[in-house]
Amino acid sequence: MSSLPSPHRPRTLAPIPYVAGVDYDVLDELIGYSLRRAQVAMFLAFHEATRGLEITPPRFTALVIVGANPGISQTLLGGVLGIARSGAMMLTDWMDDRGLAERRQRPDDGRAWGLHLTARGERLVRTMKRRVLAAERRRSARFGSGERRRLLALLKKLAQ
Amino acid sequence: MSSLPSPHRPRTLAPIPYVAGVDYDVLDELIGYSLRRAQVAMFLAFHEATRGLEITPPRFTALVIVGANPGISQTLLGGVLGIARSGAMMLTDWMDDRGLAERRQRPDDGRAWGLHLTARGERLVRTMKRRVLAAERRRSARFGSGERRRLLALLKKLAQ
DNA sequence: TATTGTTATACTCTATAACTATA
DNA sequence: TATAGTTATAGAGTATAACAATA
Repeated sequence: MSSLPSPHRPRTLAPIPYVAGVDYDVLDELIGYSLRRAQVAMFLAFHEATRGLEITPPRFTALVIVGANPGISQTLLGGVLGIARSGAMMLTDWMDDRGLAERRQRPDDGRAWGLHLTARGERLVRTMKRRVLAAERRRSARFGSGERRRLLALLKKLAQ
Repeated sequence: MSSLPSPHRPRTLAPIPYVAGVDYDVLDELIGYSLRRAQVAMFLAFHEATRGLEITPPRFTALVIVGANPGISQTLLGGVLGIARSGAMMLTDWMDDRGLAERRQRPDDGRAWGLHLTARGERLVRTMKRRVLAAERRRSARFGSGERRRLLALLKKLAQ
C-alpha cells in the first residue's frame, strides 16, 4: 500500500491560517479541505478544554468507550477506535499505568481481559465529558438555532 | 507543550466502523467525533480518487497552491499549509524531484526561491482536480439539493 | 538583526509481523 | 486452527534547533 495515513490530530497549536493575498483556488470548494480546517479548530478547543488532564482524542474515546462498555476486550476497543490491537494495548497500558482502568480476568475466556474503569477513571471521565461538552457548546455559540444539530446530521450522513 | 498533534490523514484504509452492540455514549453527540469519522471517510475517497498518483492531502494542497500562486516562497507555502519551514522544504523537494515544480531565483531577494509548476506539474494538477472534484461529487450524491453547500458553509463557520 | 533555505535530530502515532497462551 | 494479548521494529510526518547566505 502507498505512503498512507496517520493520526487524529492537527500538526500545530495554531489554527490553519487563511493567508491574505493567497489564491486558494479549488481548495475553497472542497469539503475535504474545510473538514481539515474544522478539525484543527475543534482539536484546539478540545486541547484547551482538557488542559492538564494529559488527554488526547484517542485517549478520550478509549476512556468513554470503556466506561460505557465495562468488560470490553482490548481487541474490540481497538475495533471501535479503528486501530490495530497493538495500539489498543498501548492505550490500555496508558490507562492502567495511571490507575484509570484495570484488566480483569474473565471466567469464560482465558485469552481476553475485561477492561473496567477504576473509581479514579470514572471521575476523570465525568470531568472530561463536562469540559469537552462545554467547549463544544462554546464553539457552537456562533451557530444559529438548530445549526449545530444540522451539522452533526450532515457529518454523519457524509461518513456513512 | 503536551504530547500533541499530528497529520492530516486517517490511520487505516477502512472507515471507522460503528460496532454493533457497543454503547458510544457521548461520542454520538460530539461534533469533534463525527468530524473525525467524516474526515476518515473523505480521505478514503480522496485516496481512491488519486490512486496511482502518489498524492497525499498535503501534496495536493501544495501543488494547488503553487499552481495558483506562481513564485510563492517555501516559507509562505508552509504558512498556508500550517506547517514548519522544514516541512515545506521536504514537500518542495518532493515536487522538485519529480519534475512537478521548480525553484527559480528571484531578482529581488537572494534568500528566497520562487516556486513554479512545470508543464508536467500543471498537467498533474489538472488531473488531480478533476478526479478529486468528481470524488467529492460522488460522495455528495447522498445529499439532497443544497446540502453539500450548507455543509461547506457550516464547516467554514466552525473553523473561523 | 531578521529572514530564507537548509540540515540533523528527535518525537509521536500507527502498522506489521512474529511470538505465547488459550480456545 | 483461530484468536487475545504482547513485543519489537519500522515507517510517515512533523517540530525544533542550529547554521550559512542574504536582507
